[in-house]
Amino acid sequence: MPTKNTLTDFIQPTLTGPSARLVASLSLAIHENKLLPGTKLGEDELGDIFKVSRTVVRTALQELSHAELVELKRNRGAFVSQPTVREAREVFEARALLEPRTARSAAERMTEEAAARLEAHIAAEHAAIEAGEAGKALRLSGHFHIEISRIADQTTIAGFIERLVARSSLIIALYWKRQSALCEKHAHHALVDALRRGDGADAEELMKSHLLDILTALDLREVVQPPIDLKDILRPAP
Amino acid sequence: MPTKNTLTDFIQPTLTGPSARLVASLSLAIHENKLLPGTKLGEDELGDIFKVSRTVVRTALQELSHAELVELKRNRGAFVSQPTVREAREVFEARALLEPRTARSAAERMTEEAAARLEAHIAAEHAAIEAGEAGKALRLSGHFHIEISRIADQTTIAGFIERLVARSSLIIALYWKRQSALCEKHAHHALVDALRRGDGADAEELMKSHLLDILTALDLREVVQPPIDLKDILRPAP
DNA sequence: GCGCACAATATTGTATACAATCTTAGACTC
DNA sequence: GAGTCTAAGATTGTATACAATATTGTGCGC
Repeated sequence: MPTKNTLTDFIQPTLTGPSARLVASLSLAIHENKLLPGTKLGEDELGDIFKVSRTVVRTALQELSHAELVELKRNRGAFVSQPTVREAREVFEARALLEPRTARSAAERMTEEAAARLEAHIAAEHAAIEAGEAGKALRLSGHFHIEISRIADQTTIAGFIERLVARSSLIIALYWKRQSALCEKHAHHALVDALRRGDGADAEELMKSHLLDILTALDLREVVQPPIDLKDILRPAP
Repeated sequence: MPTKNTLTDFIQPTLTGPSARLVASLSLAIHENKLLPGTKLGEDELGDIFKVSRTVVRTALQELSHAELVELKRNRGAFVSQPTVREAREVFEARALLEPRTARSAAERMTEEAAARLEAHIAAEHAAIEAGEAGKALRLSGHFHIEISRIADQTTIAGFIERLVARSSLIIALYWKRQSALCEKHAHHALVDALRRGDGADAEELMKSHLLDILTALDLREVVQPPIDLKDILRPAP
């Protein structure tokens, strides 16, 4: 069975039950830049869309706010987070601190099966780009980093990286300046090669420069964008 | 005004309102090893104690589960988390990865006011030990690390460290083997000295060995996880 | 006495009703 | 016409009622 890019793949199931579906759908939409930063997530609105009561909507929103994908403002409601320029820098500084070393660890723990999984991931990413599904490609691209951190077998750090990748989606939505994501593909391929060779030093270095590459593709001088309406983005789960 | 070691000092107020009080109280009790790992936190029980409805209790418990201080089991209830040996190792590996570098950053950003705050912190910790308040000393000791990370002015990483320190309280509750915490005091003092001198390299090294010191004071060989649902710990509300 | 099935109880999960707060529209004043 | 005060509406916060599930206790058969 190939990589499962299911809905629930991004947020570890700290919650089960109906709210998990909401969390998964909203996460997915945010990761694919379909729900843009600043979008208001009304409780009744979500309840209507997913046919659940506000109770479970609130549970889901709280979960998302913990993941920092959503910001809860008291008596105001829930909004898709809008990372500031400062926060954006911090996120990438944190990634620069965590991910290169994690890539090195991953290289040491690499298996053939894991390499195959990563390559399948890259293939899926490539296919998404070919098909013009930019959002899906973006999501897969982020998830590639999560997969590597999982190979490193450090659940705690992997969890942090997961959060950072999630925030990165919002940051990219706000501050991305380039259009092409082709560089991504090459960087990811080179990483898998290094990992497969078990070359930790190389993997660490590649990850470092890859992250720097992403960072320089951001325009962190600018400010924000307007909100959006969401009924046409979120549809009830099939 | 000296260091404010208020209830709400540990968890950043992602929530406001009545549930924040619950989160603060429970966090405090956990940080001071008064609520021990495995303890069941019944919803009605907490509601009675704090005179709030189960709605706000559930909100608080969810918040705590996000901080990984509490584990929610569906249809079973909320329990104070019990980090496994493996998780304990991971937490300290993550700390070893994050904190030394953060200490270096802190040294570069040090101010006289921050140094004074740290020293006041140490003094409070010392006073707590003198007074035999081991729990409070433990909490302050952990919070010392959080203060340093805040000086480093990296909110994101500071947030991670906060979570790690929180989990460390549970780990210490489960796996601590030494009694004396005196080494702590000296290590913290040496750290403040290095920070005050702006000696980042020294601070980094001191933090590294300090963390190692804590780690070696743990007994992580144990496999014994007593199947806990200890009713004897759960006594009628004080 | 031991083990299992089933009923009774307790606890958590979800929906709904009501209260509190914020937003917005309209009218009034200047 | 701009500003602001007020009141109506909309949205979120909290409490409570009911449903679903797990736990506990009891009785029966062996």
